[in-house]
Amino acid sequence: MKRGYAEISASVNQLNRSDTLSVGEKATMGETTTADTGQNTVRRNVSMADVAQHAGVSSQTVSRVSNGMPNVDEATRERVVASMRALGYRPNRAARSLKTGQFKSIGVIMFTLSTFGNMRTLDAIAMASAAAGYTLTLMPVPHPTQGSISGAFSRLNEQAVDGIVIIFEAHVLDDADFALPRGVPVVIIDSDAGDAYTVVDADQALGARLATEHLLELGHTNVFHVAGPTASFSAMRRLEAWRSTLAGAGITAPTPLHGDWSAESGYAHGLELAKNPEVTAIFAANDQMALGIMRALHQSGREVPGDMSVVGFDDTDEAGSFWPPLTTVHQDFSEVGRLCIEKLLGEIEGTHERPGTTIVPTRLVVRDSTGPYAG
Amino acid sequence: MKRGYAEISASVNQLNRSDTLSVGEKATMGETTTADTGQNTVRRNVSMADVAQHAGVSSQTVSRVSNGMPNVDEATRERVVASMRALGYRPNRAARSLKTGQFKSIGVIMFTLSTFGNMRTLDAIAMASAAAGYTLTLMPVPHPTQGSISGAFSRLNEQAVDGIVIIFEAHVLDDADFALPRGVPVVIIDSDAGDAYTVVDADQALGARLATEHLLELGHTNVFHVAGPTASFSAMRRLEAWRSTLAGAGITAPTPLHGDWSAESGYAHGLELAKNPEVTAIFAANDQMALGIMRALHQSGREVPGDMSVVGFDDTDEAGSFWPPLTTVHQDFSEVGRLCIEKLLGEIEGTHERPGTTIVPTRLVVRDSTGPYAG
DNA sequence: AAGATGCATGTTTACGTAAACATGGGGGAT
DNA sequence: ATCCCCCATGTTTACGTAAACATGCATCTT
Repeated sequence: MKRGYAEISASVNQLNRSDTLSVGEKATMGETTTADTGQNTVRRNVSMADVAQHAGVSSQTVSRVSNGMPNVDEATRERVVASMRALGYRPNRAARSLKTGQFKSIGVIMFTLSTFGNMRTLDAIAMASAAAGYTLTLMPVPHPTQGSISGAFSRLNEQAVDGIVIIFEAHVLDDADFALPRGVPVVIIDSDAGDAYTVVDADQALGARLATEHLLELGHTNVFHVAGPTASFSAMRRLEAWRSTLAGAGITAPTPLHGDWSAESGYAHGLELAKNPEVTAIFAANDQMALGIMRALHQSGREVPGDMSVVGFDDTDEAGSFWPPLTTVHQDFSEVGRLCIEKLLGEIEGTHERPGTTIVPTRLVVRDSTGPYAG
Repeated sequence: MKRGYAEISASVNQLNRSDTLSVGEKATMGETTTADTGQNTVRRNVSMADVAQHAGVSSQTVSRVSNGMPNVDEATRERVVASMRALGYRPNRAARSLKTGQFKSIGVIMFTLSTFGNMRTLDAIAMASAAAGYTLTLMPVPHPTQGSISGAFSRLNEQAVDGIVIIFEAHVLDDADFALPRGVPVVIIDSDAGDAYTVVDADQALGARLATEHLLELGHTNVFHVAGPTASFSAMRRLEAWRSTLAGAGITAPTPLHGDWSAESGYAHGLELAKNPEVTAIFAANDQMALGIMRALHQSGREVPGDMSVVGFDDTDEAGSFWPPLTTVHQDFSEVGRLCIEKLLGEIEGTHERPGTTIVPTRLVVRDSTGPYAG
């Protein structure tokens, strides 16, 4: 099917292999259609018409070869491919999109790349999109809290993507002064945006419950929580599940402390918690804060896990190498990203699926930062 | 200048604010140009011609308003904007690109997002691109070592981006069976691709020298090195600078150990190094491996920094929260990303700058994982 | 006051592609 | 042998935009 393309890319590769990058040589390689003047400063792009003339076929046949259509004679295809090769033909994506109305591109809106989960999810999204033949267009939004978000969203109001993935705390969607263009499929990660949207997310509540239960099963009489920012939906759901799990065990949850996801904020709260002898088990809302907490505990002379148990959330690559190796909740970001694209492509290409929420299970990974209550 | 755009996006926002996402309503809002049939399943896109007719002007005037051209009467502009608003006009990026020959998009080629440096750099690139009005198109490459890279590069042979940033070990460029299309500006990060390319990178050699000198100044008689994979240029340059720094001090460098950047590989090498009483100072080629090394040292009963000093590379967000807080080399990834786009835009839009290498300084951040030689 | 100049706006055209429709010839079914 | 259909290929057209050129009116220069 895609035979035509493979041939082309291979050919262009060969041509370029020994060259350094240069601008403007292309026009001298093949004949331009109209301009026979010696001025090679004209440098028109090689179009299908050029290839067609070179190969002695119609431009429509070139189009068929370019798109791997089956109804082209093998000899003709080879001749066209050879001409593409000789002229250095490269399809013009803009023209194709204009004609077809499809952009073969998925937009990703995110506030920051600088969190483990976002990055890992984006990676999965990129791979899944590429596999489906879609390009990924990044649409970063500088300042989540600012009201001036709409500026960054102006590009959304251009027709440039077939669908959009939103990776951030969705309640920003409510009060911010922007909205999505209509008619564009959207999938949201990390939110409980509700039934109006298609949502994919890891099972935050399950993870928080597993973490809390794990600590209770170890005999701890209470579990303290260092939560994420209140502005984060996932943070709030972890907090809620922690609270209800404790309630289910007949325990009144202590006042949660709110960090900002950073290890530094975990460290600050850790120093406070270390002072309190009643605290023997801490559930941190992410691994970074757990790391900061453990540093504070080390510094305060409280043994982990002998004197204090700590559980994180995310299962970053490094969590198993912390000291001690961190018990944490594993989130399958790759699966979230994959499903995300699957749902989005379903809306773009296929059946108008009903919006809804897809939950990916989380699981507890027990390592060495948790131990039995030694009270 | 951009006044037209701001108006438009604001307007579309208002229209959409209270709506849930829906497909196909747009056509019912305004009048379609040709189709007066009751079938609103036609759903043509609103074009400039539609807006022009609605506003009673020519489509060229609509174009001028859309592009913020100054030579439009204020009253006319307002009328056109009102029509855009009423019809829900969204510019068609493909048509614009086809006409102008510019895509206002920068392609980023990378093997994986899953390293701290790549992610941070990408973040900076995204912000810088957005600030310049360019979209970022991700072009992930699944398997760095495979020879079948060309398949993933087929999109590169489409005209779809104005320039390309490559974030990976550049020697893959040499032996892999692909090459970049000609005429497209390219900037490479993390490589010594040579004078033929425009290269931006952090000063790997300086960082490695600073790290090694720091350990020597603390009195250590030798510095062991856990390097990155030999396939990585940056790893090799750190290794080389480490070796030459030792040589400058009259010390024969011990055989370097090669990890794969992961904490696990650092742990494995750390266990070996811990056994050797001659080892009192270790320079790890990144923070993750340093973390793994420190875990191995803790486990082996060797005190850090009392008994063993460890230096990392990168200065990840968590390095300061390791136990003990890690002395490491800070790389300014944000600056690298920013410069990268600056150089690229220079080649795309402006003067044909000569290719060359731009180096961003690194600096040593001394924390608690290094101490005086206690031999 | 007459021509020159500037400015807002309109008209024509082409960018490169692929869908829709058209054509013509070869092979299979009857 | 006749008809029909399939298949490879060609022709026409339109996608939405902005550059280039054209027009007509008002203001400025001398």
